[in-house]
Amino acid sequence: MTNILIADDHTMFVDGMESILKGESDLFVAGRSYDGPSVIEFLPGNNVDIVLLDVNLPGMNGIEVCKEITSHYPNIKVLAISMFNEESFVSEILNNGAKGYILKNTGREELLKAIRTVAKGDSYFSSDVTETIMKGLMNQRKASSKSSAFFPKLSRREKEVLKLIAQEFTTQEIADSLYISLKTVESHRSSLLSKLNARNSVGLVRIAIENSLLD
Amino acid sequence: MTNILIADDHTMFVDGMESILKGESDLFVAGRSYDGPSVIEFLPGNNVDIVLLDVNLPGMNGIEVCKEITSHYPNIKVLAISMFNEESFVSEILNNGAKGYILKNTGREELLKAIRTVAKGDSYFSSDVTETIMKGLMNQRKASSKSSAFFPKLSRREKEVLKLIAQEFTTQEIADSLYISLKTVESHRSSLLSKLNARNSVGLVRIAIENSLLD
DNA sequence: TTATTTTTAGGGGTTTACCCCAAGTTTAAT
DNA sequence: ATTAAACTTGGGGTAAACCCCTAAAAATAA
Repeated sequence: MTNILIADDHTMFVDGMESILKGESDLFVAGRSYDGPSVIEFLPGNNVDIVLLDVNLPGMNGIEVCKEITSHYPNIKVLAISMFNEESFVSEILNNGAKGYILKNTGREELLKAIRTVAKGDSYFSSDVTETIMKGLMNQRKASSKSSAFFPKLSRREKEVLKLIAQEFTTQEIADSLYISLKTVESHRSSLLSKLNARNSVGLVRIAIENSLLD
Repeated sequence: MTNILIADDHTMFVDGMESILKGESDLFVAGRSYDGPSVIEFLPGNNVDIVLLDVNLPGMNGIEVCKEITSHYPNIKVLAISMFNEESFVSEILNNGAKGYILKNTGREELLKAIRTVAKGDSYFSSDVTETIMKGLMNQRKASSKSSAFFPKLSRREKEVLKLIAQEFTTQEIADSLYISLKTVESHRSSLLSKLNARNSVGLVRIAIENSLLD
C-alpha cells in the first residue's frame, strides 16, 4: 500500500486527482495540502510514502518544500507536478531531490504509472519533460561558450551606460543622469558596440538580456 | 439531464473533473476536448448544454472558442474555467458570451453549484472573480492611460519587422529583405513603437524578448 | 614606478531612427 | 456590400545614433 499526500493549491485539481486514485487498490490518499507550510506540518505523525507536489505553491514554493522534505525525510519520494514544461523549474526541483516530474496535461494512466514507478524507488519523467531537460543541457554548453568564455569584461561605467540604454534613455539623458558629457557617453557606447560585437543599441540590449547583465 | 463538454488541454484535469461529475446523476459528460478547434468540431451532431471551457487553450484560445460557440449556438452555455484570476481574461471572455467564470482552485461543491446555476440560465462567478471584476471596473479609467497591462495584437507584418529589428538589421535592410519600401518599414516601426508604448527600438526588443515574441 | 586601462571630452561628419503629415490598395470581418 | 483593419508608399524634417579622429586626467595593475 502506497500512502500519498497531494499538495496543490487548486482544489478542483486535488479533488480530481483523489477521484482517480480512489479507484486504485494499492494507492491511498493519506492527506491533501493546499500550500507549502501545511505539507511540512502534515508529515510528522503521518505515514506518507509519496508526495505529489505542485511546483507552484503559495506561501512556500514547491522547490523549497521539496528541499525540506528530502532533507528531513529521505524515505519520502517527491513526484513533482506542474502546469509548465519549463526547463528552469524542472532542473531546479530535480536538484532538490524530486524523483520525478510530470505535467498536468498527462493522462490518468501515465499519472498512475509515474506514481508506481516512483514508489518502487525509480525515477519517472514524462517524455515532454525529458526532451526539455535535454534541450537545457544542450544550451548549457552553448551558453557557457558564448557568454562566460567569449564575454569580454565591461568596465563599471560601461555597465552603467548599458543599463540606461536598455531603459530606453537617449545618450543625452544618460549624460545628464551620470553628470558627464554627451561625448563621454558616446565613447562608452562605442566601446560597448565594439566589445560586444553589436551593430547597434538593439544588439547591445539583446546581448545584455541574454547574459542577464541588467540587474 | 445536463450534457457537458469538458474543454481543457490538461488531461489530468479533465480526468479529475470527469470523476467528479460521474457521481452526479443529473450531470452527464457528453465529451472532452483538448484544444479549441476540436470543441467547434464536436458541437454539431452532439447534444451539449454546457461547455466547461478553459480560457487558455492551445490552437485556438478560449476567448475565440467562446465567441464561436455563443454566436452559432445561443442555447449552449459556456462556463469559463481558468487558473488565473486575471481581470483581462475575465472581462474579455464575459464580453464574448460566457455565462460564468470560476477558478481551478475552487472546490468540488462550488464547481457543481456553478454548473447547475449556469444550466438554469443564470450566471455564476466565484467570489474571487467578482472581486477582480469590481477592481477592474474601478481601474478602467487609469488603465486606458497607462495600458501597460496587456499585450496589444501585432499584425503579421509588424511581427516580421520586429523580429528583424531585434536581429540588428537597419530599416533599409529590412525593406530589402521583405521586398517592401523603406517607408513601409518605417510605418510598421512607428506603429510598433506606438502599440508597445516604447520610445525606441531598444524598448521594442526588450518588450519582444520579455514576451518571447522572437521565435 | 612604469604600463595599461578607464574615464573623461572634443571636433566634425554620415547614417539611421523617429515624427508629422497624407493617401492609395489589399484583406478580413460583419 | 459595407466597414474596418492592415499593408503599402510617399514628402519633408528633426533628433539621435554611429563613426572617424585625437587626447588628457585618473584609476589600476604590473
